[in-house]
Amino acid sequence: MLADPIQTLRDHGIQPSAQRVEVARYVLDTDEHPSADRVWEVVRERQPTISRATIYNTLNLFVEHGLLRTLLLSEGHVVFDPKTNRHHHFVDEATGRIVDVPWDALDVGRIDELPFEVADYQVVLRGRLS
Amino acid sequence: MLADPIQTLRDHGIQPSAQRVEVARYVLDTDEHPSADRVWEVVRERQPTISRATIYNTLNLFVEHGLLRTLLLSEGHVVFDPKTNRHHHFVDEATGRIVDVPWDALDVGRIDELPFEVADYQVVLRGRLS
DNA sequence: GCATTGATTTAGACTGAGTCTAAAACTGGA
DNA sequence: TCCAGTTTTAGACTCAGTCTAAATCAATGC
Ligand SMILES: [Mn+2]
Ligand SMILES: [Mn+2]
Ligand SMILES: [Zn+2]
Ligand SMILES: [Zn+2]
Repeated sequence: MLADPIQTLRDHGIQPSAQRVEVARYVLDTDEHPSADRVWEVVRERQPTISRATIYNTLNLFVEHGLLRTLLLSEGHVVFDPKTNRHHHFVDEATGRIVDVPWDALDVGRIDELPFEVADYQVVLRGRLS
Repeated sequence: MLADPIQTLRDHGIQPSAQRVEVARYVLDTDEHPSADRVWEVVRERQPTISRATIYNTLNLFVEHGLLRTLLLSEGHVVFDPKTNRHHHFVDEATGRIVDVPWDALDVGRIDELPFEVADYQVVLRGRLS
């Protein structure tokens, strides 16, 4: 349960409309990595009249404010991730489910030897959840 | 230059039609990571009548036969990668350009300690080409 | 309370990547 | 050459995501 979604939105200068609060309650507190349509499905249970455009507007607004990140790992559509600290991802090939892998669980060495300015990186793993 | 695209296709039991050979000549031998539309653009120079459907059919056929892999790294569309051995990828945030990073250039440790059956993995890096 | 005004939401039109379909063109073998 | 199977093609279609313009809402000032 997210401590106080209304305050979280206010802290980022976002008007806490009823629709935005319901999106925040779900998407900022989930361990899933939901697509926009999954967010719509869940939020409609409490806000049955919310439109698809508002779902997209709100998710994009949250991304602009750094409350969410987008992930594009496979299977062709964007998913949203409320965990904005660094971590890796495991993708279950059977179901498409995305599971977080803590940053400390892996060691990645020699990034600094690459001839690039690396701003960010992650390990993307695929396989079977066992 | 790909040694013999016709023979490469035959080796995989693929009829080397004129269209498929021209797709193969470009996409199996490039260092770019082209989208389907980029492939169409290039192949049309030699096969001006080739259709978009044939581009997609051919690319998907090559993927089924393991001649290509698809990558979904960012910016929302699939690109194709003829390098089917393991390697990592760097994505230039300014241009979207994808650059190969040799497998041996990085060390990833403690994969075997994860509670998953990891079939495959790669490091995805983002930043500026410097 | 009421009016004004800007912010937010909404339905539905629109876009673009990718798939599907059914007809036309091509191919290799009899 | 004929035939049957394969491949190509144009265009219809789908689906995620964006855009638009009208309707609704919410804060402020009177
Ligand atoms: Mn995550
Ligand atoms: Mn590559
Ligand atoms: Zn913010
Ligand atoms: Zn093959």
